[in-house]
Amino acid sequence: MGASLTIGEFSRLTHVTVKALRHYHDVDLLRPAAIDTANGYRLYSTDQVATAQVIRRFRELDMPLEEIRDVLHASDLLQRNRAILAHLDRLERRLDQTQADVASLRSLLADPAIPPAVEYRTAAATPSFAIAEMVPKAGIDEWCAAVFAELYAALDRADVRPTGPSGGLYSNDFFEDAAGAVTAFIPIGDRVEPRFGRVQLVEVPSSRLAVTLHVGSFNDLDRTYGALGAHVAERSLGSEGPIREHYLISPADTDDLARLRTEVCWPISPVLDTNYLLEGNRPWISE
Amino acid sequence: MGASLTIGEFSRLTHVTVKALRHYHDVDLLRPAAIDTANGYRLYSTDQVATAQVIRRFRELDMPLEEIRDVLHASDLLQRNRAILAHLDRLERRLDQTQADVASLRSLLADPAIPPAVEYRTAAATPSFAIAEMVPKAGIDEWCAAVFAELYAALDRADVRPTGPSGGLYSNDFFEDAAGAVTAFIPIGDRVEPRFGRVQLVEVPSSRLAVTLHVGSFNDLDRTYGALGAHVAERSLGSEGPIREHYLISPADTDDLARLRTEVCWPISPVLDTNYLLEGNRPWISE
DNA sequence: TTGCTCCTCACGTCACGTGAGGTGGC
DNA sequence: TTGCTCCTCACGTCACGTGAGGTGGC
Repeated sequence: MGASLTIGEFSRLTHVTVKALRHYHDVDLLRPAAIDTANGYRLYSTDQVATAQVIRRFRELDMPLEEIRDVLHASDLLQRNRAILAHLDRLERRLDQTQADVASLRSLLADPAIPPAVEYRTAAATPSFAIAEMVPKAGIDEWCAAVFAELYAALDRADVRPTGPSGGLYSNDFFEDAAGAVTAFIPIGDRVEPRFGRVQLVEVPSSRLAVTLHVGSFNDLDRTYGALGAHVAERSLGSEGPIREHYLISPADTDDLARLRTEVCWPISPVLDTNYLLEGNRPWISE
Repeated sequence: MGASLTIGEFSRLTHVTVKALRHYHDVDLLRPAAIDTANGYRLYSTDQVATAQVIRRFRELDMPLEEIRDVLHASDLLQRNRAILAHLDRLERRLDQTQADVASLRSLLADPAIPPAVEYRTAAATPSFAIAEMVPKAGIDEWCAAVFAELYAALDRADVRPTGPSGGLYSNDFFEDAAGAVTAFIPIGDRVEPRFGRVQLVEVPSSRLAVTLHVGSFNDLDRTYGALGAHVAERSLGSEGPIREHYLISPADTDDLARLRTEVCWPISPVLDTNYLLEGNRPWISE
């Protein structure tokens, strides 16, 4: 039963602005201990100081108000600590990401864009274990990590060996919007039914592709996309279909980001691809 | 003279969403190379890929669009690099701050609030060198650093010694709103005219104060404010006037945040202060 | 009466995201 | 005709900040 404080006094004790306090009242995150019925004044108790400070600390760390509400209303300590730890983990990841972004930006500003070596290749249709889902752009790395773990577990369970590097199919929506369909796959030799979690048997379709090898962190993938996409566009080779990535050396294989190797594969039209024609192919004849 | 790309194609090359590209067009940050007059389609050139990627990288690092515009339109390299470095500095400070916030949050959640030792004291009116300005809450640390450097320089110039620790007067507005009036001061013995920068001669008024010593980083000052303010409120000692801080050991004296010592001084009413009365004072008699 | 503190709308900020509803060429 | 990609509003999001205009007690 602490003393009663006006909103201004309470603000000074807690270092939370008056506007913020009114907002927390509006969204029912921190209700004043009482309201003066005569004039509508909010009256806070000194007992509420600690709560307000906790809110302030979490907001300083960019925790959304909804999550702060969960922390404050957590029924048990376990649940509460889980919510807090989840946020601290997220912060840590963001710190790492920011540091990587800064390094990556420095290299973008320093290095001139080197025109990439582009190879043309026809990928044959391949039966694969695959997981296909709508994935938000921001969470793609975590999604891939989780999903490939599941795919490899499915291989183990089915006692099947991969017949090539793992890969991903990225719908146009994935790049154009904030989220889109992604298929993570691992090619297998035979048509085996997976029967494991979200894993399905999928035939990755055949496609004519322009391919560039991307060296290093996924943070810089956009540079390879830009270079390869420009290469294709400038030669008017573009075609429909999802963009592919092949994970030759993936985060599952190494912790050293510099050692990562990723093939970026841009779908191209065989009809317009001179190399393809020179190999004796006649794509306009129905296959 | 690169190839022409629709917004969707350009989006895939740059990893910038279509919505974001339209937004950048709206605010004139990245104008399409051409617009198809027949149907209003935006047409981008492959030459614009690098620019879009730079925008994306900076946005990833939370640089405001206005600042990105400055970077892109910078007339010379010097100006451009200055803008970039300023942002990287800010990021670095934010990383440090976040780490401090996390540590501070852990201690808030772990430690029970220890009731502080509160001392009552009457501060006499003191002529001081001072700088008074409206300061945004978020920038108070930087402001203090700059302003105290200026104040000490003024002391040097006037060949005057401080007669006590430096301090700050914080208006109520400073805590209640996002910004407010702050006076940074250094007490001096005599009334000397400073004649240096923003520095003025000010008499810090006398006041009856409840004082608590805050040990350690300014990040945790809110805890001392809460404890001291609650102490004052629960005894109904509160009075008008700005809150004071005295910087006994300040960042100018040490790099070790744990060694910082700050007195937080809450104005109280002498009439209601029993200690004051017991000392034989009779504040209701006009002074 | 002036100042001060509180109140409630209503609207602004920032950088997009989310539909709705419509067009144009294959 | 269906699908696909593009278009333009208009409104939503998140956590407040910014006034405007008004009240109530000293």
